[in-house]
Amino acid sequence: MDREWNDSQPIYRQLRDRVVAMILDGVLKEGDPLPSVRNVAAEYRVNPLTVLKGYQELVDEGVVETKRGRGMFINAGARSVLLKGERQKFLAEEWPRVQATMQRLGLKPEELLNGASSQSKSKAKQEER
Amino acid sequence: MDREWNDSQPIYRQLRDRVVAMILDGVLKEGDPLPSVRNVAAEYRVNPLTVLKGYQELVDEGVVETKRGRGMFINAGARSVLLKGERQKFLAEEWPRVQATMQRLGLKPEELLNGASSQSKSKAKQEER
DNA sequence: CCTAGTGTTATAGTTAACTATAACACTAGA
DNA sequence: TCTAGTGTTATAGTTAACTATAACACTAGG
Repeated sequence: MDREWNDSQPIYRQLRDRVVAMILDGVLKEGDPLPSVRNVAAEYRVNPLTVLKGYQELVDEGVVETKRGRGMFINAGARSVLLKGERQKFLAEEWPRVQATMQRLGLKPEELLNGASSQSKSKAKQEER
Repeated sequence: MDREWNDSQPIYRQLRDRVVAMILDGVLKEGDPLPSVRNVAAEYRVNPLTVLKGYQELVDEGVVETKRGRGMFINAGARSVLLKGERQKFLAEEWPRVQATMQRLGLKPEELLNGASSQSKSKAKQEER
């Protein structure tokens, strides 16, 4: 039922990002357990080791903590830490590349801000430099 | 002298994208030869096979043509084909993800449009949902 | 104690990306 | 003809990502 995987990024990182997104969106709150390794592995038809690898990144970042025999739980303060870190990463690594691409393609950000398919038929003009 | 490689994408694809960018930016014009496989390999300290693989993608896309013993040359019409294709790819695959990320992080596009480090100290406020 | 649920480790195999080294086939120019 | 430049192919090895299968160690609840 999901859009499955993106070939431009390893699965374990996409899993990590998915959890981060859930925390930022408030779907998972501090103190909550993560969906279990085995459950996720089964649901997405992926190897448990792959899920674990993604989860371990969050442990290494200090966002999540392991409780032996019980599960993995979201640490206090996780959300604000993530918000800060992800913002910094986005601004430093992703946005400059995206902005350069948009300029190169002659896409104006203002036209992309409407949520829907803004493929506006307004002006399908040729573009020259 | 370059920012080297990005670990989130295979080198051969980054090479392909680099050539595409040069074509879109007009640095390489239709009819021009691509920098030779061996030169690029030497300059970026990369295996010639890796460069070839990137170049081959462009051949498969019909953007570039091989002339035996002479080099690889940019086809007529390459730029407009690329402009159309890359725009479509960007709008379908990259922008939705980027937009979702920005919303999640509470980043407003308007604030990101100034080219410089818009790390504006204006409001370093806490954000709540 | 037993069971079912956690995370974790071990073993081993596949595939894609990348590497080093070398050789082949072709073309233009001295 | 020779040389230096093209793209291309062959052989072989390394690493990271992912897989299957199984077992280990711990915890909560019946």
